Amino acid sequence: MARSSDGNKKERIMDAAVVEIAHRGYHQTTVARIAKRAGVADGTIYLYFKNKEEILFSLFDRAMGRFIDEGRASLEKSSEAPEKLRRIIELHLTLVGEDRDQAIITQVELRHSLHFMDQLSRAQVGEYLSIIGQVVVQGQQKGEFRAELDPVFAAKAIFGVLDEMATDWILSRRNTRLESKAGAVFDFLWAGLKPSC
Amino acid sequence: MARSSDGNKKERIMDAAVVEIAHRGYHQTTVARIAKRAGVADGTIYLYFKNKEEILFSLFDRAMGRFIDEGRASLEKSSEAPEKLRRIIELHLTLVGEDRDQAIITQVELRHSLHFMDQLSRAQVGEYLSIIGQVVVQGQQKGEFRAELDPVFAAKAIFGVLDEMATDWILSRRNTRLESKAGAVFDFLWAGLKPSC
DNA sequence: TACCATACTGAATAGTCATTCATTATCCCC
DNA sequence: GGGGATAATGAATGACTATTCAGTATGGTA
Repeated sequence: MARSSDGNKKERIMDAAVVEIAHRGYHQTTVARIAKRAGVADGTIYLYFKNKEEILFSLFDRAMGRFIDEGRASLEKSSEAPEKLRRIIELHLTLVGEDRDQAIITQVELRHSLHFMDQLSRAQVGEYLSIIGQVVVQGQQKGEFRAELDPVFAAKAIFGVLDEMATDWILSRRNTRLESKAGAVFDFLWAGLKPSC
Repeated sequence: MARSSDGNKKERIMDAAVVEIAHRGYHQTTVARIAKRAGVADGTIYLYFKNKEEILFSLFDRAMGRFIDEGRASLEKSSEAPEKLRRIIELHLTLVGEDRDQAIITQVELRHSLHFMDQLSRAQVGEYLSIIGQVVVQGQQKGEFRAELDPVFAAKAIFGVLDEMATDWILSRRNTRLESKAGAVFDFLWAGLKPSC
């Protein structure tokens, strides 16, 4: 079976890891279990990943890459800052909400340790925050958002609200769609951002 | 040494656990290490805690108890909802900010697994959110806050911003005081809550 | 067909640690 | 000052599992 079905084997392992880790948690998940679900031998995992932790990092990279890429792409389509804000909110909630297992990885399992979060936040989370921050800056320049607001602070506040909605959605077992919160989130944040009158 | 110094032995173990877990993370921290720092034998831990996980739960209880008790107490002092909101914000950031090790436990280590978070959120986090929610409801009744806002949603949004500030403070190594963000947080949230004009 | 390079396998290893419990120490009361 | 109760000790146990690697399979090539 070698050499032919290679292309997707790493992906298959990652997909299996998402399911297993989402269900049992990272530390209760054995490498053997991931291998079994992926349909490969235990040792095969180590042909694609240096160790167990690297699997988790890869899951993060794959997920965060989508947030950043699609975030950037979506912002190009609109020009008004409030509209961009709305798009960011919708995209964030849609991406988190479309796969519950992946969301558990992102919202819970990836936040295991300070050491781990540190690496995450320095890299791509920081980049994502800066995308949000740029929207705020642009809005301020055009007078659409309050000028006295620190854009770095605002980006964190926006992210905080989105993140809390995502975590809350995972913990509530009800069958709601996460995107359905987008309107309320936008209204709330927009009220906090627009120039007071 | 038996029977006499009992009173504080459990506390000593918990304090040791906070330091060890904050520094190395829950899973890298061995029970033996906690025992050593607390100045007790490994086995002694099990006279006070059923198992390792229960130590973590106790740390949560102790911390969350303060948030709820002091939160309630602080709210009794003021009557205007905006003022109550300001107090909640200040209290939250002050409590998190006064002990960095404990903050790491609360913001990072206690969120280890879905199973774990589930238990936490159903119990005391839910209670804390409802305290915030009550402030919102009161503000709406008096016309100080926008009436059309869902108070449950608003409570989560407020918590989300506070939580993000706390996590961000831990990850940034700079020597800032977390409470110094209280003003900015209040301004932002208040803008989002007050009736539009 | 024979050979090589590469991919894959899974049983064995090696290390780790939570937890137990037989033993020892301490305290209190009569 | 001794006996019973309670607390504390820490070495030993047992279970678990990430990782390795010697062996096997596969696919392409000449």
